[in-house]
Formats: sequence, structure tokens, C-alpha cells
Amino acid sequence: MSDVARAAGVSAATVSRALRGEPGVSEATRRYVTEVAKRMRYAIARDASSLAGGRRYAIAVLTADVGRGELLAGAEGALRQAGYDVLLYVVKEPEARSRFFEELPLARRVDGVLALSVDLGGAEGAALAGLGVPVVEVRDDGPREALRAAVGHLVGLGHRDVAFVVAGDVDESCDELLAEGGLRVRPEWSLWSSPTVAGGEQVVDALLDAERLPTAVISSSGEVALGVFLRLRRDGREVPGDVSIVSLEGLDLTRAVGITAVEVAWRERGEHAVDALLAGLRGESADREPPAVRLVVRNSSGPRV
Amino acid sequence: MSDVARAAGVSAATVSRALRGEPGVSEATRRYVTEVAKRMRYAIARDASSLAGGRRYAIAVLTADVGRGELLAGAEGALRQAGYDVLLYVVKEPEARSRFFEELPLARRVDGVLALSVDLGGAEGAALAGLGVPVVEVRDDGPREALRAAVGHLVGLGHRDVAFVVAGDVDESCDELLAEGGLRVRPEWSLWSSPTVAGGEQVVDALLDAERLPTAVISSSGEVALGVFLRLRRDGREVPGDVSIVSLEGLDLTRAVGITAVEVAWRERGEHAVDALLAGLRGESADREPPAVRLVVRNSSGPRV
DNA sequence: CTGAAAGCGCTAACAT
DNA sequence: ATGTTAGCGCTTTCAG
Repeated sequence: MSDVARAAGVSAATVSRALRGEPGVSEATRRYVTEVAKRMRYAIARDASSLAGGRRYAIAVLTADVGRGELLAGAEGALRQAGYDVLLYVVKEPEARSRFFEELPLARRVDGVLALSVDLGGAEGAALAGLGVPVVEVRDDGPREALRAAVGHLVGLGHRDVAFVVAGDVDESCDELLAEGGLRVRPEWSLWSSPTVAGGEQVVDALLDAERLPTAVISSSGEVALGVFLRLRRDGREVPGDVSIVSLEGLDLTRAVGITAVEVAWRERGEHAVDALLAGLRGESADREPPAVRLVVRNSSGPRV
Repeated sequence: MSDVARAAGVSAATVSRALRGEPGVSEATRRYVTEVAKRMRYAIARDASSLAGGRRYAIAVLTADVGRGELLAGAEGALRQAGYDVLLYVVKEPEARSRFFEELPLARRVDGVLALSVDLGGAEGAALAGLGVPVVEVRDDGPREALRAAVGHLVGLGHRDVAFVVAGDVDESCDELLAEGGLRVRPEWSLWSSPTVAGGEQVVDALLDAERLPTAVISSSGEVALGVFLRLRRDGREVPGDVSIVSLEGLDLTRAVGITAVEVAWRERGEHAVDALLAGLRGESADREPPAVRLVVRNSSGPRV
């Protein structure tokens, strides 16, 4: 920087101010300094800058699910644009995760933390809060919001007899949501499945065993939805002719096969989270709602026949 | 750090050496200092450390494909373990990409660069090389290696009449590879498809129009393979009874449906790339081959009937 | 609006 | 084996 200062015939302090857009520099000087810096291919040393200035220009981005690439990409783009570096931490494996939260290698290193689909536990959240920097979390929400959309869609198509397949753990019962939407709730239509295609196929077996086949199936998992789809077709049932299928999880897989699904605009969620974080960095408090989920109708769902 | 030094009754230099495992400190002192530091919850200021030491303890990880989450996760884990921070840069969109390579915001910021499925162009590679730090690239290789594995598998099962579907751009002709493996090469069995499920379904139509149906289909794309699979089944053909299918691209989708596919151990590729980078950082030159691709036989391929 | 000087918190020579 | 002394390259008062 002193080289640039000398070349521009000013002091280092002025170069610093000029390059950062700080007030207290005449426009002419700023323009000239900027030009000289560019000509000399000057790149500021972030380390020195951080050391002297106390800001780190870096955000830690934690994620437990690298499969959510779009979320990550959205956050990265927004952070980069805001002038922050992105320090990536994958906390997927349980050991890596607990080690991370014990050591917390973030102290004195970042200006903020973004936790993407990590679903922070209480102690974990507290640990991050202890860092003394803003923390924003994007949770992989339970299926409630998505379920509401799916139910609305099916009810609109005239369905009343709808089976609901849950894969993995769902904290709260969803029956009320189904009933709320005007669906008939039957215990034999509330099914659990392992979160795989095979699981979905087994679900169909269970369904066929019951006395009455639902006219539609909602699956919390995309893979399970595919399993249901394949098995029904294989059994000679038409989809959506005989049975409609809606997945609460939009996946490449479901999109590719053409299954109606609730899609989350992950990229936008990432950007939205960054907005909130930047607001926190400014001392403001963000409050805007994240982008809503969106149900995309494909050819696995149609009117009740 | 001076606080720790005072508390431990030594100089800051000794604390620095002790904490970094540098030689020149007695074991007893090191243990004691380490203990005091931990008790005081001392976290080193990386900025100051970098500034003084000249090393940055950070690696830039570029990626053009956030979908390759496992690759990224593998690299991140290995780098973290080696004590490096991971600075993530997503260079997917063309504008973002060209802007990145023009500005090259990496100067003076990282000790090395890892380019994951970026497929660096000549100028881009040169730009990175100009940084003066080691650069390691993991390319999304063309399908040649995978094709060899697929051909071997099918030939072993007795297939000779194999159609090859290419999705997207393949630079070189693959006919020779097919012939080399002992397959009959027919122009009408060399097909192009859009890289979608629908594309795969259309491919089947084209195949059925020809005078003779191949006994197996190799698809460079996983989605296309799925399309072929679904369409054949729908047309009443057995898979693999009548036609075997092998995908050169292992996807959640193909795994879920049970399609034989060439799988790349992406996580391991990431770790391997980090090994190479670390070697470069040490001044050594790495040369070990990356992990080979692996064909996973599922139930879409079987003996020729 | 600009410059001079004093650090930011470490590491690396050089002493001891 | 340990301490002392200079910086590393910026930002930030404080003067002018």
C-alpha cells in the first residue's frame, strides 16, 4: 500500500481511505488513487486490514447437508456480493459435528455465522451465540408448511381420501392439518416409511391391503413418492388416473419423473438468510419472512375420478 | 496471547511456539502453556498470525457445480483436518465466473487453490497460476473412463448389440472404445439425447423404430438412463430381461431406482485432491492416481438372453 | 481534505 | 530452552 501511496504522491492513510470509500477524501484524489492502485495491480492484504480494523470480512457458513447445493450457492453469492468471504464448515458426521461445537474454531475469525440446514440444538445454538457475532439459521423445516400446500392442491382437485406417508421423524402429528383442509383422516392411511424408494413401494402394498384405496397419496419424502409412483404403475394403476401423488419434497428425482411436489426456492432462501445476517451485522433486526414454498403441479396429480 | 504468557509466567514467544508445536520448547512448558491457554479459552487471532508469519492457513475452493456436494464435503473435511480454512467460491454463472477470474479476489489471501469440477479454461488456469500458489484441479472427466467400465461389464454379460446414448457434449467419438471392447458399432445405435428423463424416453422411440433392438443401452446421463428405463418398462419390455441399462453417471435417482451405474467416489476424490494440494504446499509433487471409477451392478443389467 | 504516528496481535530473528 | 526486539501491512486517532 505504501508503494501505491508513493506512486500516487499521497500518504498510505489516504490510499486506505480512498480505496475503501471512506469519507474525507476528495473525489479527484479518490479517482486518481483508485486508478493507480489498479494499474499497479494492488491487492489489499486482508490480514493486515482485519488486524488493524477489527473486522474480519468473513462469514462462517455451516451446513450439515451438502446436498442442498442451491441453498449454499445462494448464500455464497449474496455474501460475496456484500464483500464477505465465505468460510465453509461441513458438520455432517456426528463426531465432526460435536468436535466442531466443542472447539468452535470460529472465535476471532468471522463476523457472523450462517447455519444452513444444520438444525441447531439448544447447546449448539448457545455455543454459537457465545461467539458474540450475529447468527442466522435456515432450518430444514418440518413438512407442515409444505403439507398445507399439498392438501390445498388435492382438496381443490376434489380429493377427500388421501393417505399421508411420513418418512423419518415428524415431531407433531399432522392429522389436524389434514382434517383442517377437509380430508378424511383414517388411521390406516397414516403411514410410516423408510426414506427410500423401496420404502415407498412397500407403502403401496400396505395401501392395497386395506379395504379402500385412497385417491391420492402425499409423501413427505421425494424418494418415497417415487417408490409409490413406480409401484402403483407397475401394479397397473394409473397415476394420476387412479391415484394422485404429491411429494412434499422436490428433488431432481421427482422433477425428472414429473411428480407434483412442493418446491422450496433454496437459492432464494440462502439469499434471504444473508439479508438477515447483514442486517444483524448493521445492528438492525431483520424480520422479513423467508420466501414461501411453492407447489409445482406436474403429471402425478389430477382430479379425483 | 500476552495474557496467557503472563498467566503462565513465560514470554509471548514461548506461548506462540508451544501452541504451534514448534520445536524449542520443553515438553513440560508446552504442556503447561497449552493447559493455561485452554483454561483461559484463548483463541489465536489468525489475522495477526498470518500477517506476521506470511502463511494464510486458508485454501480457496472453487466449484462450478454445487451439486457435487460429496466432492466438496470430502475436500472440506480433509482441508479442515490439515488445519486449513476453506474459502468457498461458487463460479457457476458465466458472469460470476468471468468476473471472478478477472478480479481474482484471491491474491494475498490463500495458500492454495482447489478447483472442483470447474474445468478450467486455459486463460483461467493461467490466471490462477499467476497467483503464485499451488493449484489442483478435479475435472469432471468425460465419460471415457466410465464407458470402458460399462462396456466391460456388458461384454462380460454376453452383450454385443449395445446402443450408446450421449447427453450433452462429448468431444471425441466413443465408437472406438465400443469397438475396442468387442461391441458391434452401428450408426443407428449411436444416439444423442437431451439430458433429461423425457429425452431418454424419446431415445426408446428411436430405438424401437430401428429394425433391430439392442440388448443393452449405455447412457452417459443418469436422467436419460431413467427415461429409457421407464419407457421400456412402460412398453412392456423387461429390464434387464429384454434390455439391460447401464448409466455412466451415478445419481441419487439411478441408485434409488436400481439402475446399474458407474459410480465415482466423489468424497474420496476430494480427499485425494487435497492430498495433492498439501504435497504441493510442502514443495513435493504428488503423483498418485485418483481413486478409480467403480461400476455398481444393480438390477437394470443382466445377461444377454 | 490530508499526513504522521501509534498500534492491532502475532512470528521470526537474534540474543541469552 | 527461553526472552527480546523488530516488524508484518493495514486502520485510526490526532494534528494540521
